[in-house]
Amino acid sequence: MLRSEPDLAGCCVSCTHVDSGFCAALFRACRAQSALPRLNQQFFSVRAGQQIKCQSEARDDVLVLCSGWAFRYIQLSDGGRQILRFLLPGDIFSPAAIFAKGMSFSAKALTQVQVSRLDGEEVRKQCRADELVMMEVFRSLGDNGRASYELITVLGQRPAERRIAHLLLSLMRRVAVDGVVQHHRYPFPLKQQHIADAVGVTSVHVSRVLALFRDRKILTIAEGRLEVTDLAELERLAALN
Amino acid sequence: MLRSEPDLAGCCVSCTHVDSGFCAALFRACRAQSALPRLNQQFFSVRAGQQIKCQSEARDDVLVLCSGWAFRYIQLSDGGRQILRFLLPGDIFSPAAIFAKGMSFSAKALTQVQVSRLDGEEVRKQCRADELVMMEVFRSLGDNGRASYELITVLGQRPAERRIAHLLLSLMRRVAVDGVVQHHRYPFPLKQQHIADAVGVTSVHVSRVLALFRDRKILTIAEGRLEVTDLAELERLAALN
DNA sequence: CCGCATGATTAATCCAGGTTATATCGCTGC
DNA sequence: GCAGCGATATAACCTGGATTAATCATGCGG
Repeated sequence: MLRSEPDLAGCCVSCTHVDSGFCAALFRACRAQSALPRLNQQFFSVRAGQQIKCQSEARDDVLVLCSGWAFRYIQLSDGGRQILRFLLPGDIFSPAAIFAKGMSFSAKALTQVQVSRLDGEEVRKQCRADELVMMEVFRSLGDNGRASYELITVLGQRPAERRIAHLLLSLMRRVAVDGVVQHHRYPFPLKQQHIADAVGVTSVHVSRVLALFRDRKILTIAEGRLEVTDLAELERLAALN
Repeated sequence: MLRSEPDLAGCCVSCTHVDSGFCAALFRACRAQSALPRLNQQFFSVRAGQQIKCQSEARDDVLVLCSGWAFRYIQLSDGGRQILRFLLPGDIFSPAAIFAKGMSFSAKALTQVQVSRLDGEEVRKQCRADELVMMEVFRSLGDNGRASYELITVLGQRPAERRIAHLLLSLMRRVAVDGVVQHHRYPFPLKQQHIADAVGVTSVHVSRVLALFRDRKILTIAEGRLEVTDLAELERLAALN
């Protein structure tokens, strides 16, 4: 399952994000250094539903999602689960963990995924050496921070319908950044239970709300795809201001 | 209201946190450089309830809370408000804004506060020059990230009683870090409305829950102080696992 | 002293969303 | 073929917390 990738030219070759994001910056930085610093990078794949990184893991690596969808979450002992953030290709599993220890959440594959594992110390070295690599880490931290504060606001101040609208719109926008989207149809691998755990309602109620969205011709989720038919209304529901 | 502080020795002199935290690291770094880089630091004070930094502000400074309590929040157009984080002396108002732009929340003084304003570019220079200053920024980012994820989990998965317990315990612990606390009595300047806006319930319900806590002899809030009488029970309610 | 504002308390009523249960529709494996 | 399972749908019922409103305590300026 775990295959080494000693060829630098092959760095992130299986990643669809060689031209932007963290991997791209890292790749560029490595090439710029003629000394061929050979990142000790490994790839591995995980099946849908499997855990990727558990809360107690003490290893100092940096994991980057290469393909597929995953999510960060916190598992409660009473069976509840809070999904903190969905991860798309190019996302770092735990950007904060690169420089500060103590983040404690788990991650799980939503679909079949490919993950790249980098050595923490090597990544930090590249951050110090190359301003752009560092900036990518900061961008990632900033995005996550902004998304966290939006989620807090949505969870604290909005009813279920608007929470779900906000989640769907956020995901749509992130998906649309890379990858061509046609006719407002987006790949959407989440089950209703994932939506439920992300916005803090039961899956029964998610089903109710999605039925409502269907009736009101706002959007439809079917066969792993999300089709938006009334973007303006969705944006109105998702709006935070 | 705005007084300049040209004397380096006076840097953070009015701050109670010269011996730890961000200001301390910065102070040490400045002293270590014999070139006397003179941080362009200004102090100002803000009365309770006044805004400190609004969402649209484009200035590139770093604000640090020197004394008093403040909080970050997002204002909704329908009158709702989500408090994102309470700030104690030594806290940076927006650590993420030092290196990444685009964070959009406001901040308000909860009590009368003293704030230190540093030039963003100078802070970044110190970060590059001194590893410890940089580490302080990362520690701050890490703390905020962890707190955000805890808050998301609490808001998404816990009923009002446990949300409030979690908030009170978190604040207690932060207050206890610096400043001697006697007999489980903590300074507590929040009004019930602040608790309400932080945990996403109405102030009416906060009053009910606090009455319940009083009846069950868990804790009492009175005269700007929080007195904990059953810490074990409070911890049980606040627990996330 | 009164008049007023701010915050806390408490009660009555209502509803969003939880809970529980049952049914349907693919799948996959046998 | 069908048994079993995961995901979705939908209905009946119940409750945590919202809403509204009335009351009370406190402090403060005149």
